[in-house]
Amino acid sequence: MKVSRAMIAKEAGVTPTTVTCVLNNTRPVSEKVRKKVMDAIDKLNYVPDIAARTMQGKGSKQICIMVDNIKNPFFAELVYSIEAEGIKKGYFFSICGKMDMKTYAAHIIARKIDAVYFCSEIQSDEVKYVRQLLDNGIKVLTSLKFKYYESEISHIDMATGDAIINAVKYLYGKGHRNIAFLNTFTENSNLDDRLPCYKKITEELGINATFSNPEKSLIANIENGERLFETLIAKDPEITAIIGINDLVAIGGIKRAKELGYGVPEDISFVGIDGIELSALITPPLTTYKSDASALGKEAFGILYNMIETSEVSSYNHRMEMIERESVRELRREG
Amino acid sequence: MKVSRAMIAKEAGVTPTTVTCVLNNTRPVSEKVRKKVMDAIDKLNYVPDIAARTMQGKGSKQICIMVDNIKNPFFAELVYSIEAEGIKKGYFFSICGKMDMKTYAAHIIARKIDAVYFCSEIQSDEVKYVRQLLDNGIKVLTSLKFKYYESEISHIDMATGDAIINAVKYLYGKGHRNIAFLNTFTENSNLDDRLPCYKKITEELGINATFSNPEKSLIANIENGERLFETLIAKDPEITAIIGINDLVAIGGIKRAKELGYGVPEDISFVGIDGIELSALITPPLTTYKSDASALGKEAFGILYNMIETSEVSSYNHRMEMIERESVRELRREG
DNA sequence: CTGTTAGCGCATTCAA
DNA sequence: TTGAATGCGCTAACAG
Repeated sequence: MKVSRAMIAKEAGVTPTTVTCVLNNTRPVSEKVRKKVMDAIDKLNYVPDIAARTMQGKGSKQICIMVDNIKNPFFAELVYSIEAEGIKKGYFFSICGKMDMKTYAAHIIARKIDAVYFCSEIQSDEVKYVRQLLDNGIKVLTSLKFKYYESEISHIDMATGDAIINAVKYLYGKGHRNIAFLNTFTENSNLDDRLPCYKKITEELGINATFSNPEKSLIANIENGERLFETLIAKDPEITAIIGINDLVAIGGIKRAKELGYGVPEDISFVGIDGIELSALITPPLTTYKSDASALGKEAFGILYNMIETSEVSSYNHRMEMIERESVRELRREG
Repeated sequence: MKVSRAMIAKEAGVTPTTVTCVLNNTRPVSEKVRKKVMDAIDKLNYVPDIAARTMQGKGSKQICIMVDNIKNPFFAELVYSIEAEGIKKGYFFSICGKMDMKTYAAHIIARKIDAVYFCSEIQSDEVKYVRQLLDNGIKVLTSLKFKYYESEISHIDMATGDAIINAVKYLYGKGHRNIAFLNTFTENSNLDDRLPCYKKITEELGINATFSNPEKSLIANIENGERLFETLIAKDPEITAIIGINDLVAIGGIKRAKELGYGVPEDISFVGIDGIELSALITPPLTTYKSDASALGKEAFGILYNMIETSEVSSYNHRMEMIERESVRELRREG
């Protein structure tokens, strides 16, 4: 049933070692022998066993992507892009969702996963599991704010904080002075730089900082955008513009705003972050700061690959590009 | 660095065999010894090596999900749901995208993946790789039309064909007689039952069958929906209603229709399939046949788990539920 | 250029 | 109730 290297050797009339060598190019092999081996492999449909190879400490050729919320199209595209890039180089990808890190860490270590890419935030009580991964020789790449073990971890700066700053400035330039932030993290969560950047820029501009402040950090999806909007607008009815922590949240906000009878952008302007396809399709089309998920995926795999092959830690600054659409109204200011 | 079973044994003052036995409950162990072993495991952060276990023919505890297009939120949610369900039972999930099946089959066999779930269609020239998986003892579950090796493969019937039939009937009931189908498969692709069902029901009702007929099968996404709509409406300007092969395609059609100056649903009505969140958010909200991706995921994992544990093949009929929104107009018919 | 051997970490005989 | 020995499929060090 299962065809192993020994059978290939027998079929080709050589020894198992020779088979290994032609497969891994680990030493010169005569053309004649190589051909015999290749023919045998073809004939028997032989596929080398990675589990056995992994046991030799050769790595598993497998990378794990941690994504809280693959339902967010931004992450879906990111995952898609990484996989497309990595499979070409012989890597296989696993995904992890929203279970506890302890479970995932055990799985990852048990499988000798070569590298882990954290697309989602890492909670402070999960830091120890990152340590555990590192201790097991597993490479780590983070995208979001993570201030530990920096010399051992690669990092992609998503520039979401900059996007917030630019969004506030942009809205300010359009005459808005009551610019709120639809935030999904707890105020002192420290896991994301968007809220701190929001606070900083509003202070600089000398305008009010109004932001949603959930009791515990929430998934940044449409549904939570709806709920948070409702709380936020109740807290401060004077708001004229809202920045969503991502497009999904902004879209949820718009949806609920319209349901509650607000005009968008007549009464309230909205800005998002990510630039997912959906942002162009809603009414009104959302002004947003677009992140090229596909390019990001390529870059991410490149870094992961490099870490695995050379153990080199690196960092990369990803850029966001503004897409101006119709969800923001220019405010005339009197005086 | 790497902590193995032997170290646990030493730490606990027992033999490796004993460690194995407490871990796998494979024979009685005294409470005292069990505790000592557990303490050692805890202390050293020991995680059993799955690669080694896999080599004993115990399976890899890993399942692979084949999805053409994880960017489709329906599949994203499906994957999310399967993973959430499976991780609880100790399974780990890999995803495969749009590379060639040959590559994926090799990866899957090499890793002794326990089971594969095909969410996407299987091309006829890929059938041989399914055979290869089966020959390697890998369990297979399909969702879409696949008429080979039926006794060895589990199947979830997604009832997409029924949805098409119901959609046509529904539109017919609303007075439409020029009901087109925005199709992404080639006409004789044989990979999907939606086009055949569409043809059948239009014939039964005695109305025209108009459908897009791409030269090669396309990903059913928004972009292709836009393009296909344009071709379709050029071919038959009399169309009053359009069914998308899924929501994304319908949404693409709506987008382009509006851009071209058609009123939706005033001039053209639209119906989708899948019931993704986005379908409720566009203007006008899309009438669609919703498939509960989350429930489907649970069911899918259940079947996969059962196949792995007991080798039992099974089949399941998934249901779709209509959600009536605002993308369909009732046509008054004269005479 | 090719063959022989040992060992990766574990499960599973068999023996005590 | 516990321990010792063998082998899974492969790589690598060592011979020829």
